[in-house]
Amino acid sequence: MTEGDLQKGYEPREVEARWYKYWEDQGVFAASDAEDDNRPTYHVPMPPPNVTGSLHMGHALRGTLEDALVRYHRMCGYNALWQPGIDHAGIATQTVVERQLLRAGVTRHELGRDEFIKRIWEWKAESGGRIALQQRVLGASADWARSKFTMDADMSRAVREAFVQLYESGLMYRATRLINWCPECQTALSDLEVDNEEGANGELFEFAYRVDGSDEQIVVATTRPETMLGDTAVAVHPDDPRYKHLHGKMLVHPFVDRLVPVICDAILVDPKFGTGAVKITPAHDFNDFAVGKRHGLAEINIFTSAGAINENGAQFQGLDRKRARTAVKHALDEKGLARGSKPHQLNLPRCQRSGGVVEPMISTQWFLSMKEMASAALDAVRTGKTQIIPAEWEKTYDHFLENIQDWCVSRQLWWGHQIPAWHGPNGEIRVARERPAECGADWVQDPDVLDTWFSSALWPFSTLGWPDKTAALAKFYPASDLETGYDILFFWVARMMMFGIHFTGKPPFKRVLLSGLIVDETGEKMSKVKGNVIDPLDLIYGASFSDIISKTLPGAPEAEALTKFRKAYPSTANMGGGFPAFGADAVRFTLATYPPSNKRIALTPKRIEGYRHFLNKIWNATRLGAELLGEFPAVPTKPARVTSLVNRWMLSRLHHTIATCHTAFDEYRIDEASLELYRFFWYDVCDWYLELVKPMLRAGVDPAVEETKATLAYVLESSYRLMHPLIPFITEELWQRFPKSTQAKSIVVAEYPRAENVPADPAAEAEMAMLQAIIVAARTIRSEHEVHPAAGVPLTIRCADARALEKLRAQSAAISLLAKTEGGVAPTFELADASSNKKARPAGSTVSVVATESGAVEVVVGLKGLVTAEKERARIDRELKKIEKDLAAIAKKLSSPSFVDKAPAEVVQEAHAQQKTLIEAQGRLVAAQELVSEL
RNA sequence: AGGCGCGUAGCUCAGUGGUAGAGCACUACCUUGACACGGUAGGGGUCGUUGGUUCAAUCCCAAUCGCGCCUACCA
Repeated sequence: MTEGDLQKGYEPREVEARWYKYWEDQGVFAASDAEDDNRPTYHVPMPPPNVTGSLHMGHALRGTLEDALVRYHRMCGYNALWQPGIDHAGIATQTVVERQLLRAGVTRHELGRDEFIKRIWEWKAESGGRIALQQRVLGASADWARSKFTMDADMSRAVREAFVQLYESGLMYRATRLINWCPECQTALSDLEVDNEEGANGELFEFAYRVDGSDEQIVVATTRPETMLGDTAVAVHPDDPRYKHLHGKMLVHPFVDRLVPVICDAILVDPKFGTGAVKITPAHDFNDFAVGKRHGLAEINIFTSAGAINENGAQFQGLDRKRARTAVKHALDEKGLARGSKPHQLNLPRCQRSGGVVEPMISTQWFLSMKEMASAALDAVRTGKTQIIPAEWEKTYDHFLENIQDWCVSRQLWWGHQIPAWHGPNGEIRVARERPAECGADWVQDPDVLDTWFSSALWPFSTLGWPDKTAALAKFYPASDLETGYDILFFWVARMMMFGIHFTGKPPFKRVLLSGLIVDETGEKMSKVKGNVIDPLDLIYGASFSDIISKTLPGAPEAEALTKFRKAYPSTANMGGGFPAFGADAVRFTLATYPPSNKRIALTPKRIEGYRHFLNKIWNATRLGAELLGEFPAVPTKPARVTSLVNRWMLSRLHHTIATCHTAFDEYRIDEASLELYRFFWYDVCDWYLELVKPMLRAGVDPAVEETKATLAYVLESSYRLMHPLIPFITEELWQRFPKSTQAKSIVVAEYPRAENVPADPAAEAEMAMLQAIIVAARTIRSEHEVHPAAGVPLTIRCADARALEKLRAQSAAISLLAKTEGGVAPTFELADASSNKKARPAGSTVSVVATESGAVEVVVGLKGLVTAEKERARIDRELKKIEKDLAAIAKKLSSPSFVDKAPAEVVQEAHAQQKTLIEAQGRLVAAQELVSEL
């Protein structure tokens, strides 16, 4: 599986293809129900994607974060369960199959309910749930053997059980109310399934009603003229002087044989808006419905379920909504009642699924009483039994539950959980788990199905076997974390909270982790219309822009689609013909670097490329590591005793990185873990550690070779395990090739590094910081004078602190190596004193002064022939200016008596210490400046 | 209308009551036996605006401007 040498460059396609099957074959993702398994449990329910869906960036983000959490906990020794599944997605699925049938010229009604459902199951077997395979491409470590489909027999049983329990406790009831109706889907919708399109352009149309028995008129304004067919009153404000004389008068409906009263309603009517008179259509407007209830008005439904005018609409019967509007306006005009119109912006309620305009309709539906359950769900968060992270979402959660309306749960669909209620011949209703024996042949089951979110709300426990008391339920409920997008906080999270508490007595999770929504690089929502959708698989496998475009804007001219796409993703400008295969790991790592507080995550392909380079870096560091370790046989356990500065420093860095990762994962700051690992591996490990030990290990004569090999092996192997939750494929590949610290068959089940196993070494860190500062200073001088990287330079280090100087002298090999001294000879070390400030530097040399914890250190670089007096004067001036600026700031602080008196002692002391070092550095620079002329 | 949030380097974003950080982009030099998917060094920000609290504010408070999202909605 991992034979042969590592090739020069990292090729994700080649590496990633191999590991997923191995993991599944080895069963490393399986959680255990066994009673004798005493490990603590960690359970994350996966938000079940729609059976119609395919992987999009949102799934990729969810999948990355959840997988990282699950893999982290699994490696930390938890019995980790990531519960996967698929949602049956009522309307969406029904629509997909219906459309397919329509292409064959058949409607579902011609087919009949049973046959139609059979066809859906056939469709599902063939092409449904493909997303579960795509999630595997991403590396999702779910326990697939436990996967559930919300229409499975056991899931359906849980749904029926829940419904019956809710009915028996009086929370589930049937009522006739004004509800949201989608004429396109021909079903009721819950409030949450209605999206408001803001600022739609419409018009405010005015027309007159004649007052019965008089030639007076009253003018009303409306954005929906056709609904006047259902008007049963005109309301005015009781105090409005314009209409006082009309109170109680009747108006003549121009098309229907009906008199309509003028009523007074101070709640609804704003006398300043429009004409101050409002037509009232109780059967088709939520406000009007309330007015109707207050005044006992008739509710006249004027629409068919498909949104056409029904028999109550006089001569307009049969016209659909849009035509009816034109026709009514025209007819009013003919009668001389139209009073013109003006443009008006309004909000259009649209069906989330079909996009059709939602019609308020009076209808008999099943409702679920929410108040009690909502209050329990609120308490769970208030008392901290469930924690919402980031906490700013708590307010949104509270606001929703405090203002929640009863949930309309019935849907006039065929695909879904049919409501377990039976209607008798005389209007009786029986609710039961199975068809009751006493219900004869003349009883029919309620034809409606439940809102898809009803079964989703049971997800955290129905998947574990509820209502049975299973071992899985006992072990894994409540779940540990739920991770999802904030956009379904209401739809799903709040409802799971309510159902979880109601049915099990316990909130379903300890933490709810919310993440943002992925948008394009310019911050626009991804949508087909905008042509800015990116398929995560195209990022993983690579794709040409013309392929990408053919998916984003099918049918559009390629040039136009490409322009749109480029505009949405400016960073792709220099990416040639398309995305290279970034690989799942690079996509994951990129997504992991966005903090959860980001509501919108602007996907920047260039950023993925950057992290793809990081993976290449890890790959090549491993190649180097393998070379340096040679036939190194030891298993990388922590080196027993480490004496050299670089090794002590390296282990201390590792200690801090491990600690940071644990904190970050525990606090759901995966972004912080990612960035720390990036920083650690690239800078600490590659730029410094590997560069420092490379020549020594190649030479192989230094007495520290053995401990360095041990440290190197240990650090690399630990790094793979540290990074594995984020980038599982490459780390498995490299780890399998490396000497291992464990017998584990996969890094998936290897132990996550623990900080207490590696010592922190503050002294080594401080010493190394000084060393690094000196090396950087020397390199800066080289660079400023354009010394060729291969050329060596003579180097002198001067410092007034004898102990510091000795420490530096001990690192002379490191300084020679990284600052590149002439012929690799050791730098000259000089103890500085007052007189040495004036001591002449070698001709043609330049100096930099580094402020360290041990005072100012002079770094003198010999640059024969490269340095001129002017140039040197200028650079010393630059350094001086910087120091003077810093000194001025400190002096200002220290000269303020209130600072010295009131600031904490340590802050004042630190300022003094800084001042001292800076003054020393300043003195050296001034002296150096005076010597410039001698160059 | 109400709620929430955001405005920090050219771009995408971190961050902290004590003299500003990352990635990418940019500039210069360099193909050195892990890596040019690379190395070394560098330039770049009065942290939206105005007040206040504080010894000290980018960070806390208030106001203001701009932007985004959510909930509700005037016919």
